Amino acid sequence: MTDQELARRENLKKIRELGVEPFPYRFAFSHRAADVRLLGEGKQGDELKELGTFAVAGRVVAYRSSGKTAFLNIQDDHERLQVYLRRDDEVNEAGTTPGQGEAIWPVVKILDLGDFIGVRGRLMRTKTGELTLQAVGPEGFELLGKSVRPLPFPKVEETKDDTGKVVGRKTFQSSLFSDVEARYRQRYADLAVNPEVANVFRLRTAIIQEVRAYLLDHTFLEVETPTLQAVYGGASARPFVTHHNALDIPLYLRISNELYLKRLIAGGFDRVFEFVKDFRNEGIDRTHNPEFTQVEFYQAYADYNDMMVHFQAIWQRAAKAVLKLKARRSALSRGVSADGLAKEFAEIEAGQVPVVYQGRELTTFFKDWERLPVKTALKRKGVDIDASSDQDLKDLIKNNHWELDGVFSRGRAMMLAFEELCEPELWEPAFVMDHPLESTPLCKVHRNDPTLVERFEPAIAGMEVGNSYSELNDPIVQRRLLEEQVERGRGGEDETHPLDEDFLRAMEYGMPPMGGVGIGIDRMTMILTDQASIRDVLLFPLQKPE
RNA sequence: GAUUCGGUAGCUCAGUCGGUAGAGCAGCGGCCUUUUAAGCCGUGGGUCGAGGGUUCAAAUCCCUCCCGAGUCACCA
Repeated sequence: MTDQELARRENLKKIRELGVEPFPYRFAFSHRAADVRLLGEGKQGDELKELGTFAVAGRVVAYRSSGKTAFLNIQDDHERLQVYLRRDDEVNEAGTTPGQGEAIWPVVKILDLGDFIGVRGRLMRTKTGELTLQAVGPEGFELLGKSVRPLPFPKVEETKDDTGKVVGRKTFQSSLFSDVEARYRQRYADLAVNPEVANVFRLRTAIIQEVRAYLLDHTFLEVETPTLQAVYGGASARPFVTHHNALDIPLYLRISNELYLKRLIAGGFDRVFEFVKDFRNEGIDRTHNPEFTQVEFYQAYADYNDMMVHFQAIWQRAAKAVLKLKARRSALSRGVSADGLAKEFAEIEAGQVPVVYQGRELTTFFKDWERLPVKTALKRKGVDIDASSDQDLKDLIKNNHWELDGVFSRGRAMMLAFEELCEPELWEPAFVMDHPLESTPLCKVHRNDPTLVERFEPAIAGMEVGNSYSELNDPIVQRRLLEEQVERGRGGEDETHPLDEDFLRAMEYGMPPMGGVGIGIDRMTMILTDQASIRDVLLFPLQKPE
């Protein structure tokens, strides 16, 4: 144990010896720090007094003691408030304010950063004008939870000269805790000391709520389907395998919920959606985590064109919500008045405030997104798929030293060329659409081109952020395509991709035409909250065990 | 999987050519009844990611491994 942990345990012992319980059961707070600040805004002396008494609870994040008084900053739900404690009564023109007294004062003196406390009292302003909660009387201070391990509080900001030599350091309390590994492993500590990190996760929740609100507004029914599946499907990915003891069968964590939502459409619901955790047993990088969140929705009697409308509307709605929350949050520090904020909201609503990702603006975000057929994109790069022979395509690959894995097909060549020539340049929102037939077995053939399917994958800031089809509902064709996929699976070294007979049975009973969409919530959050890594939008990203 | 960078005090970091392991903040002991990077005086704290090697001597050089981040590859 470190000296600091020992010191804190010693403090814990002293507190008990003083007859004070360091881990009491509850504290009835009256306001959060944010509400206190709002109520106290612009008010002085007597006006503050008239607001009456406040009870606020939070964690001690700064402690400045000068003998028989102490100024603390406490933080609750990531807002901060200064509180003022004193041992003795304060007597001045305004009257007498009881202090906390000699009985409790020794506890105040040995508070540690990270302790949770409750403070009851009234508001005042210090001579520098900071709104402060002054504890009143012995009941004005309560220890609510002792911290016996120091939080990673301070950050040092260095000043360097021209040669890069450190010539000065500034230390701030409660600023960035920057060891990224520790931040991911100990997210609780990260959140406790980095309010900006906490805010990303508030925004993530806001995004999810906007998506849900949109779907509910459009009469989609929220449903739940199995995470544990005996037959996995709906995507091409390696699954996590587990085992059910009582039934003695293998079960798989879902890689997708697509086939279940389609069963529900067959069952007569005509619009369904589900937020799901999907699990894919693959690599981890800046845009991939083994478990990730998607929302999938299916709409009967619709096609992929209808789904593009939804997709764009959902993203734009969520983005506006995020921009408003960001504007509101920073309004005070930017000196923006209530009227000013209302004006900003109107601008956001009108799509005049840009979405910026990693320092680069998404200029067409609030316009209609480009619909970009793969063949069209390639034509712009001088590759005319329809006018090219198989040999032309093989030469194109060979001359560019690209690598096509698997056997040659026109579709594979087309996607390879797209990935090499077009994908790196994608930044503005675009519906990449009309992929080759062999790209997926779950999609309808394109109504105007038998070599393509009616699929789109939206790309924003160079990331794939979703997937959508005019869903295949012909059970005869579906069986053939799935069987072909099973055959291909057997060729590989990995586990076979089993045929979902039950899904085919549902389709054989009859399925309406439908459009389906999956939206990756994690990447959506990355873009809308301007985070570079998926780990920064997951509260607990997967890490190797310590 | 390949490759680059990183891992030194609770935190953020420095550590030259291989020669007794450092700073600021945090901590501890004092002083201080309006502080806010509080201040002043004093002071403790290290398995230098792990293991092995070279050397009189290793945080530093060499090898292996672990953990993390980035890039590339893989993942329709």
